[in-house]
Amino acid sequence: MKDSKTTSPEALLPLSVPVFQILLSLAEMDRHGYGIIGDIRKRSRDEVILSTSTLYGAIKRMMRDELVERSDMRPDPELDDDRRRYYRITEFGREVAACEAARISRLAEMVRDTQFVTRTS
Amino acid sequence: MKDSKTTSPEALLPLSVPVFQILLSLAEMDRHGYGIIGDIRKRSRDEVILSTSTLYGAIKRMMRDELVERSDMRPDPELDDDRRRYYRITEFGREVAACEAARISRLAEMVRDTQFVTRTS
DNA sequence: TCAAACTATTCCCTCGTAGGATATAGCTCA
DNA sequence: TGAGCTATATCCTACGAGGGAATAGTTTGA
Repeated sequence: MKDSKTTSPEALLPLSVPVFQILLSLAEMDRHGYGIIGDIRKRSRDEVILSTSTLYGAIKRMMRDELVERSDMRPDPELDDDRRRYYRITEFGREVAACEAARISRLAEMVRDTQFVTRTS
Repeated sequence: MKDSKTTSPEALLPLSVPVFQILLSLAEMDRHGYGIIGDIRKRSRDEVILSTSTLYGAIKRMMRDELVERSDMRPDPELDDDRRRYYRITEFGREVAACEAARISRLAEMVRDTQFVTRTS
């Protein structure tokens, strides 16, 4: 059904807020589910707070679409927790994220030209 | 259920692609349904092409949420078409669109700081 | 030492939306 | 006259966001 080898990254756009945020989070480093939620929350300054059902539901679909995969990475044993499952962004996931980033940049540019925007910078 | 007087604009974010594009299109001037489709298609350089079901479905929900309303505006009689129904963005609609525009700007900025974007230049 | 709070993953369920398909009808032009 | 475009509208389906809750291990502190 879905085959990343024959699917162009653009076909998956636009990404939902959760999916794009998860890709951004994993682009930096491999993380486990709960850690992703915390990272997104922190980086967005509490603007994006994913519930566990949203997070794990999105991860499941992203694995199906080969945007992310399981990682066998483990942190220092002292800081580790057996229950954790780590995830890694795939090369295809990076491409898709880059396309989405480009789309958002174009959109932001388009919006900048419209008069009704409140300029905060 | 929905009352724009007590609902903050932020509560409706993020907007879907169709809804935000329709607001951008109507922010410029009143338009009729089919005209909105053509305008969005043109302004996005064929990147966003709404089907009629998507357009009218979105318009319906946007009227419910008081983002847009019927307009009694008619163009020059010579260019008019009786079948047309014109729409106008509401003041609340402008607020919501401005919030969404701000959100997208913040997002674009956040993305700009991220290393992963494959610089294809 | 025991309970409460937190970390972590997973499933169930509901609601709402995007968009394909289709129906209807008026308008334009050759 | 009829083909193709303009215009609005509804039906239907697939899918995703996210609330809620189950399960279980871990940490803290009274």
